[in-house]
Amino acid sequence: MASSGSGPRRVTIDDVARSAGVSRQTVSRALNDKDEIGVSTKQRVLDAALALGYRPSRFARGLVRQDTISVGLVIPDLLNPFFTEVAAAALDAARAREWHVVVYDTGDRVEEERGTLEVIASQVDAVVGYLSLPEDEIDKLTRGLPVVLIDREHRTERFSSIRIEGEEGVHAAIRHLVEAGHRRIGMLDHAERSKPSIRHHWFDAAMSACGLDAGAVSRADQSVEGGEAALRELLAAHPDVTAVFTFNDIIAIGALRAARRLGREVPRDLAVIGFDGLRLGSLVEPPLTTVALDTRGLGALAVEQAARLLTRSEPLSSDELAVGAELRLRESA
Amino acid sequence: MASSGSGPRRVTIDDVARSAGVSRQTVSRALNDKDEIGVSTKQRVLDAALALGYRPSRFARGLVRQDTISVGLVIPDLLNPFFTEVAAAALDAARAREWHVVVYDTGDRVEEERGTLEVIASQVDAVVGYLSLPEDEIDKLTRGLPVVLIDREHRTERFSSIRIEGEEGVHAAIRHLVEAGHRRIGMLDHAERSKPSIRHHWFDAAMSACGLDAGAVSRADQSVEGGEAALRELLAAHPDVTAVFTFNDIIAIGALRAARRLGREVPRDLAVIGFDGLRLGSLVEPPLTTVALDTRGLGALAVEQAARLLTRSEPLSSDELAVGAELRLRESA
DNA sequence: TTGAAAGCGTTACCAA
DNA sequence: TTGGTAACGCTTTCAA
Repeated sequence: MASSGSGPRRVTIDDVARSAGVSRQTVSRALNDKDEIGVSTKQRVLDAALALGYRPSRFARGLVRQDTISVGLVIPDLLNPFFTEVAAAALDAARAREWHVVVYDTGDRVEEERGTLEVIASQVDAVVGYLSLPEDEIDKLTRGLPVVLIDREHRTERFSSIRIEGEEGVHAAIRHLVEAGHRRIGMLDHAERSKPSIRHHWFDAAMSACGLDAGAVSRADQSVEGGEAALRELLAAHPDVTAVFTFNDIIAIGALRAARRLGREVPRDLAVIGFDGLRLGSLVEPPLTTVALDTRGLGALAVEQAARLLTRSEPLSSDELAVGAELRLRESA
Repeated sequence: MASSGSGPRRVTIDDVARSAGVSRQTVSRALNDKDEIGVSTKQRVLDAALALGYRPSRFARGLVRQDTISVGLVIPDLLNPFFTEVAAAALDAARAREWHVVVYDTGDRVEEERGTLEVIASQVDAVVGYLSLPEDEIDKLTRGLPVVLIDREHRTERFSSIRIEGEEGVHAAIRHLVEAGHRRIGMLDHAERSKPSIRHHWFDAAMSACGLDAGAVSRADQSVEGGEAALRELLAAHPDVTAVFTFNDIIAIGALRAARRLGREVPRDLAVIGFDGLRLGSLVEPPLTTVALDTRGLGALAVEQAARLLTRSEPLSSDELAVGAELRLRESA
């Protein structure tokens, strides 16, 4: 049983102290730029540290300083511009509090989400984001951590969630279409979950509020290509449709592209209204009319609620945990 | 001088132990799902923990377990799609190693970058990303941490950097324009740094390699609006320009928009070639021809090099620390 | 199945 | 200006 041990042992402050011929505290002082230390001593310590390749343990440091907070931000796909915006907002809100944000991209895979949650508990003080696992499983994996869900209901006491209140905005969108003379309005819903989305319900409600029959619906993957395919499908089945409302802006952008390729000019031959209010929407041609969400609010609220949960101060009420949406008129409708 | 102390003291494992009438280790066992514990004891401990709102200290845990690595990813602006792509790639590469990534968005402000670097040293094991501070300052702030710079030269021994090799790609782009008959080719460079960018040099070199005089140049802010303004300026000063190469895709997209508003049809009246190869480029109209960078490689290489620096294994050589770029023909040129 | 003791690597607080 | 000692909160031996 020789002395080889398991891998190169970590270089600790004691190694540096020994090598520089001083005590630990002196090393600590040198490294943390404290005053109470001689210049030459300091230099000697710094040299020794460098020579040994010493790096302080952030855990030991954090343990004694107890002054940093990190939140884990879990998102399905950072490349999806919607999540990018939410993430950016969350980073902003966290920075304002001097919090650190550990970002996890699950790539929309449940196993990854599970893996992330498994490992997250020992790395952060709170979890915020888009989770798709069942609540009891989340509960088990995050035992003890505050959890703030975005755009998802929750029943478990421990969790909080940020609601999206889009009904108003969707109404406004449909009303706008109707006022422009549209009667046959379709929807491109998302395809991933089994049941129709809440946004679909809002659409239905808005349609009947405007005295229209339920509109035709196609289901689209959450991608530009998905939107493209879905619009083609919808128009094939219902050629008389003159306007579409989509589950989100990404799908709407796909629809825009499909329309162009089908020779339908937007908005003249087909009006398109998206949902989300992505910046991206203003770059495409024609710029996308959309039901714009307060994405910044989404990220900020989530972080704010995490903060309250963490400090045991009065958490935000259910009423406050919501962001609104309003119709943003551009050129596609 | 009462006993109020400073804020509510942290609930520790000892509090739980006391409350449940067991020892610390038993609490530890219950919380970590170990076997050596009675069912009823375990439940009692769990209940106590819940009641007290106990959350294990990740620092104490990390100190003992020493098994997690985090890198800090510093980027100027997550909402800039280019950085989003790099970030996503870095997250991917990190996940493959089971590393955690703490993301910092400096909002392109040096003070924020400084603030971030100040605080980062005690939070992560390595730093990766886009930094704009002078090397000596970075050196001071990150003392001891491995640092991998992206798209920036370095002189300091301690640092590594990932180089972008775009010369080939830019040559191909200009050659392509020349073959299409263009002779008056302009460039939209970025405006932020004082001296012309390397991409500008590549452009000049490519121009002269094709036997052309130096092209007209305008400087653009790193935004769609910036690109728009810059193209207007360029065309105002040099109306005979028939093609532009831009510092990046964002600026190119602005140019596309400006061209449309000026009534110049792309590519018929004006050819546009960007740089970066953003996904976004394929969504605009017309889809953007661009010198596409291997963004995934950028993020992945940075993380890979950080890993080598961290484990003291053979770091990647300068030759390996580069990503290439190739002309991606779409419709704008 | 449970508990006592010994670390993990650092900084804070005194005393020298 | 320096060093000794005591935390910080947890997990891992090893004994009971």
